[in-house]
Amino acid sequence: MAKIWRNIRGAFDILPWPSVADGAAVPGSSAWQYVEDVIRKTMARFHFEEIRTPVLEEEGLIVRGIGAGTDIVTKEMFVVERGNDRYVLRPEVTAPVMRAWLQHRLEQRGGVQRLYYIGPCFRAERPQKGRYRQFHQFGCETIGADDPRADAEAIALMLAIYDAFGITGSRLRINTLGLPEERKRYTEALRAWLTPHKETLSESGQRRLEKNPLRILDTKDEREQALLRDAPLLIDFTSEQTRERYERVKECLGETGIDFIEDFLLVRGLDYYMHTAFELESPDLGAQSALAGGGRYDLLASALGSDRPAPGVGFAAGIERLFLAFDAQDATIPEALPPDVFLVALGNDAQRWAFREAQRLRQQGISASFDLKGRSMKAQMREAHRQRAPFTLIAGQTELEAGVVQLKNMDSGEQVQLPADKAPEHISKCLRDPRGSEDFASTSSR
RNA sequence: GUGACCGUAGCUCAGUCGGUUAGAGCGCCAGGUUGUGGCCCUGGAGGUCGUGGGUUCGAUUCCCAUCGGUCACCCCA
Repeated sequence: MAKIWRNIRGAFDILPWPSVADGAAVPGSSAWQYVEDVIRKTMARFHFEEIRTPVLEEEGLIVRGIGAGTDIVTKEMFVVERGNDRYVLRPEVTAPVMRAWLQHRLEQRGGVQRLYYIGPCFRAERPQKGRYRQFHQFGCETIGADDPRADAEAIALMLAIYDAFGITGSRLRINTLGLPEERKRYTEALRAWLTPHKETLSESGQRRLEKNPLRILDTKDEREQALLRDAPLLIDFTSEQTRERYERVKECLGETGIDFIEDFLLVRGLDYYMHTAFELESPDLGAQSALAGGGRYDLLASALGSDRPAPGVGFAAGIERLFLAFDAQDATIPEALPPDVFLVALGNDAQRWAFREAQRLRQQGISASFDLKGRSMKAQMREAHRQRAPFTLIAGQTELEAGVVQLKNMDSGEQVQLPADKAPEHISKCLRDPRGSEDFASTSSR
């Protein structure tokens, strides 16, 4: 049997219609367009501007940006080698956006850059529900301001987008990660506190105790969660200034009616985060419960070797998980648009007419479709119906010789004969007034 | 990377306690209408039963391996 090529593991095709890719539901391309459209419009309402960066970046940028010790860098990157160069498929977009900001000296544009992105990212994890190897993220990055209002704005923007989709029931959790030195002191204190309880920790908990004790905080293990109830808190290791800054963020949220849950156990997996951290999670996504997450990353620029200060804050969100949230709520996504008119042709001459007429209609802004297989009239009508075309324009030898066409309203079934050159304007009129078009009132055939 | 479960038509799934040409519904194609869709009727195409090996007279069915998938761990969007 001939080999059937298939997409690689953890990736999927987005087809023109909703499909099932290896068991998982994949919305059709029109649903993706709708989602992207709502995201773009909401971003625009906040006056964030789109930035598009390459999918391929130098490996070093990602390693230094998100941290050499992170899981992403140590085991989840897709590496592309070419000669002596090593590139990676971007696992996230904050580091690339910061790279662009530094490269193009965007601070020279004046003011603060409010940017957003939307596009694919890549991580070589084992796929599961809500987690793919090629997945799609959108997010915002405000670079050049360390004002706490920027933190609150990023959160507000994130929520506005889920609002626009009508997704409810998700929880916003926030925390402060403090400054690196504060976090470091806390990490040691936590390790010291946890060590006597080492036996209570799970296997992976014990490993984290050595490597990264902070990660124990967001454990799913109930025994560990119970243990942590009495553990020291990061907030108690932060300075007055850090706490004041954190309070300001909370005030901004509170003053605009944004509900949040303060969660001192919330931590982030990427090295560049500091101060504000937040996460939006939905109860009905399965194990991958995070819809979106983000925080402040003032030190990212220096981690990339820049001596220019570039305070930044932003969020990243997963589109696949957004769809999961849709499903859980039975939210409806608009269907793909049908053509305005489907041309039905009988005979060779009419087939040539169909092509010419379609072009003429399209030039006038009317979307037109027609059969390319020379099929029977019945088949063409069926195709028009399947495409949900509101009108069909029908012509055969008889019509061509008489210089007329038949325009049929597919909803009512009524059909009128028109002079061939009048078809576009009639169709336009009917499209504007789909209901009681007088063109169909008097003469109807069949 | 670890574990559990699962692979039969495009989709959803039956079925064979191992035995002649592997089924249904939906979808697709065609005909019933000599130039008219939806409903209905009739017919058709489409499967080496994920792949390879083993046991057997005989395997889609049993065994092993492998590939693919799902979910969970892990991690995170």
